[in-house]
Amino acid sequence: MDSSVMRTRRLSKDNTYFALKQKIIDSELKPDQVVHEENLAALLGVSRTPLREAIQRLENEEFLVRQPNGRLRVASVTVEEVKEIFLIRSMLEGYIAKSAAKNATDQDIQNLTAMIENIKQSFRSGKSQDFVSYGFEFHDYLSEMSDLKTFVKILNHLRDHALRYCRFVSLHGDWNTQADEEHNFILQMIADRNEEGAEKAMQDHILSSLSSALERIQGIQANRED
Amino acid sequence: MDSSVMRTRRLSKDNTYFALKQKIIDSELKPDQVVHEENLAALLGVSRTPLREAIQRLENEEFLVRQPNGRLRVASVTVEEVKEIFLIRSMLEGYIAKSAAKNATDQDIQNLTAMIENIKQSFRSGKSQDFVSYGFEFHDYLSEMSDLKTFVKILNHLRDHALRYCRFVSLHGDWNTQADEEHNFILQMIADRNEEGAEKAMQDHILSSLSSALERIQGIQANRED
DNA sequence: ATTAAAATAATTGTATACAATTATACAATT
DNA sequence: AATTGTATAATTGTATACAATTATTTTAAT
Repeated sequence: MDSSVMRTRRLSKDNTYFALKQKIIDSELKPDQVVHEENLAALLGVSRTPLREAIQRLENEEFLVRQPNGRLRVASVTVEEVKEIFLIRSMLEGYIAKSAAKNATDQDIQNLTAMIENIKQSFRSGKSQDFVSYGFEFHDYLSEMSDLKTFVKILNHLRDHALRYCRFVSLHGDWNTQADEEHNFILQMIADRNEEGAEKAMQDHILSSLSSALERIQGIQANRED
Repeated sequence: MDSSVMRTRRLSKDNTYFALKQKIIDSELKPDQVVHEENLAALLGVSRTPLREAIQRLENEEFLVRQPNGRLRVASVTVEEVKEIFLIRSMLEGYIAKSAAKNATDQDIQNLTAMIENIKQSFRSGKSQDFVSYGFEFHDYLSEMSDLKTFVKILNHLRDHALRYCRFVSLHGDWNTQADEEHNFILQMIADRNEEGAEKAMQDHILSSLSSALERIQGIQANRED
């Protein structure tokens, strides 16, 4: 097994896409920053060909925008956009919760209960990263229960955009305890197979997180020029 | 001005994307059909590089899907997907109509009235293509009034997918006259600045077009195997 | 004849070279 | 000194060559 022979083939096409998107989400590439293909290629360790394919996708998703002169720039973040994103999420995830309530098996309720317990634990132990991913787990599980594939695709896309803002709020204690209560309430509605209740509870949950996000963003946004 | 010198530069990057998407929407490339890069490149008259960038975007939008072995195939069309698409559209366009009712100026009402008159005329004169594009105009105008940019982006994307099905229903007379009445009703609600009424009217309008679409698709879908 | 292995062909993935465009710096003219 | 024109550099757009993978055919052995 001569490992030095079979190196190439690093699947860079998709990896480049995810790596680049992550750098934008994490603000490693800052909003409105102008970027150049050659620099990015060097940064990511690939040639321009797979990089450009990744760029195409990110342009399409509006993480990157092309200026009139063809130069590339990281998309802006605006309060208007985050409002719309959370509003759409409230509608779609609300309907997902409603469908989940309709489809829920007893096993589902058990699993969801365990998840919420995990969220509580990671919050108490202060592991905020776990907290965030457990929160995703809860929402993702409901998505699977709903079996609404197109809803989920759009939501995943919106979540990636929302994540650009979430770094501002995810570590905010008050919001976390509130989210915990809200998750509990959603689960209760689903356990009761109360479809309308679950829908409303999820909508309120998302809109409540929007309010928290806006509070935090308000100050930051004030410091920026156009 | 030696025109034979400055030919190249055909902006093929974006053109290829739109041309390829259109061929999928128009079923020139049929659902589930396996396609090869080289054939597509020849078909569209470009090299593989810009073609592959177009493919990336269409993969991301799930007009094209990649099989486990790396081969490319046109995405399937399923009844489940069309149901979800129209349901999401009803939610988003409903909210757009609500916002439009809130923002409407008297000039807007005038313009919308004129549009509906155009739709009626093109329907009476049997120009179905005009009918479809006028219908888009009406919805697009409401979108602009709402000023909800993220909503609109997602809706445009969904519309492209919906268009793959719409060919089945757009020429259906009954549905058209019904849509006409519904457009009128939506406009009336907006003219009255009745936000909730406009939202509900638009939701009903979209879901009504879903019902028509499903009726027409049902038979076709029955003839297909898996 | 059937199956398995190997060779060949077809297809996708990546890198690089070159063409076309846009930006920048510098000189010339007013 | 300011402005315009020109040359140079930087950047994006496209094509092609080659590498790696997957599919297909051929060949050989049982």
